[in-house]
Amino acid sequence: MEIEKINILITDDHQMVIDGLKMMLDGDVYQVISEANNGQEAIDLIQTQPEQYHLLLTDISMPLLSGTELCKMVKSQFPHIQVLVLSMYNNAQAVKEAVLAEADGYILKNSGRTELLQALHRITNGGTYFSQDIVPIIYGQYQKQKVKDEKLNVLSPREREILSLIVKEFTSEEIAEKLFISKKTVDNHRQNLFVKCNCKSTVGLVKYALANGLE
Amino acid sequence: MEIEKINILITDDHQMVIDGLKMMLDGDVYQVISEANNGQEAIDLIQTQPEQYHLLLTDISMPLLSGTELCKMVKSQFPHIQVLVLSMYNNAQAVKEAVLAEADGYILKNSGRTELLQALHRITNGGTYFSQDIVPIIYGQYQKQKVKDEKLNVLSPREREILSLIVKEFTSEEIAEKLFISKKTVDNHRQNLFVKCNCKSTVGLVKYALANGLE
DNA sequence: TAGACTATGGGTATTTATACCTATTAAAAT
DNA sequence: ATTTTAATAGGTATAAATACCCATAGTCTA
Repeated sequence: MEIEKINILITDDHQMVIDGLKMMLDGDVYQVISEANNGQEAIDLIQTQPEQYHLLLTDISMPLLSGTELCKMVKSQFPHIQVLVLSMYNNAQAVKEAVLAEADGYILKNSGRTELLQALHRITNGGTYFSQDIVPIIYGQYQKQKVKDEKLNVLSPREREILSLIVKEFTSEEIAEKLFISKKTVDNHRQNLFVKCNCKSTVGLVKYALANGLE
Repeated sequence: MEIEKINILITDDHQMVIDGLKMMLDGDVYQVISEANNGQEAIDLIQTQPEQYHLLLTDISMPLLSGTELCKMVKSQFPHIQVLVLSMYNNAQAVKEAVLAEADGYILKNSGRTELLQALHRITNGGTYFSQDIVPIIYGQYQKQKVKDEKLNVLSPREREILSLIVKEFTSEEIAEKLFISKKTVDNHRQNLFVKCNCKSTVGLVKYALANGLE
């Protein structure tokens, strides 16, 4: 009885990671048949011979085309290919994006060879695998993001617009001209911003805006 | 003739990296005899049996004790152990610190197995090895750091003090009271700060201060 | 439909900041 | 020994911001 190996494409911009993974994976069950250093290379390889690939093992942060973008493309065009995302960073935003990109699994690089093999096993059997480590990370980050979003959402669109112009060093009069409204209106918005941002001067507004990443 | 292998201690908080490196290195020339997930573990291992280790392969950013701190300790207490720093990040500050910590080599993890073996060969023969990639990085970062330092240094200590209080939302009058000087003096400093910071209002000063990390 | 919020604008008054000017003293650099 | 710079302070004037008050029209929601 002939056993068909599972063909893997590894995508990572760190050659050393690829080399390490290859040595960990190549064996009776898996074989790494191609490698790429960024998402673009990977999608090019897949498009040439889509059927020969069973599984994509990819990093997230890569030049040209990120791992999440790559995952989206693969899942929409070649749904038969399973995708395991392998990330170095404890970045919840990345995890979230990977999930939205329909990755079959997400593990951190600080997991060992054992967990990697376990993840591959689960995924190649039609399941999913997400590192236990990332659960509290996602939770923590969601909380943070929530607070941040809430902070930004208490400001009305007009208030955000005006705050943005204040940060750009325009005076109330200049802002009024730009927005075709009265200087008084701008000043009233300033007052409201003080209350909402819980500060007492323009200096506080600027710090608030920068801290919350207002463009 | 019996050949003595070179005994290696790997320190990295990413177990997967350790596993990969072990598979790449173990052979006739090298053998990985111990591994640690942070600098503290590594130094504990070395202190137990210092003589058995020939080479330390370490990551930089790790919990408890960083790779550079570890390197410093090893080089001062056990100078017979060669140290190769293996970093994921293109961080010039890290490279600089590693050099100051007397590391024998520094390579990036995006170099492949070939370069790793080349580095090890050079180092175990009494030489040093630094990735070609890091040269422009160091240069670039030095330039950046230089610009930043210059920016902060054009401000006098008193100006920095006043700027710091401005950012804390104090008015000129309040700052004057705090520093036991006249409000006029504070206002004059403000004027000078505008010129030096190349901006036209307090908003600009706040942005300048935050951008340059003034406490 | 009543209440809340947003965006708009006005009045008035005070406080704060900004833009110029000048000047003295001490310390540091040339 | 002279020049420069930092830090100090004052004068005068205008521009800007801040703190209150008020009102209206539209939208959205309970």
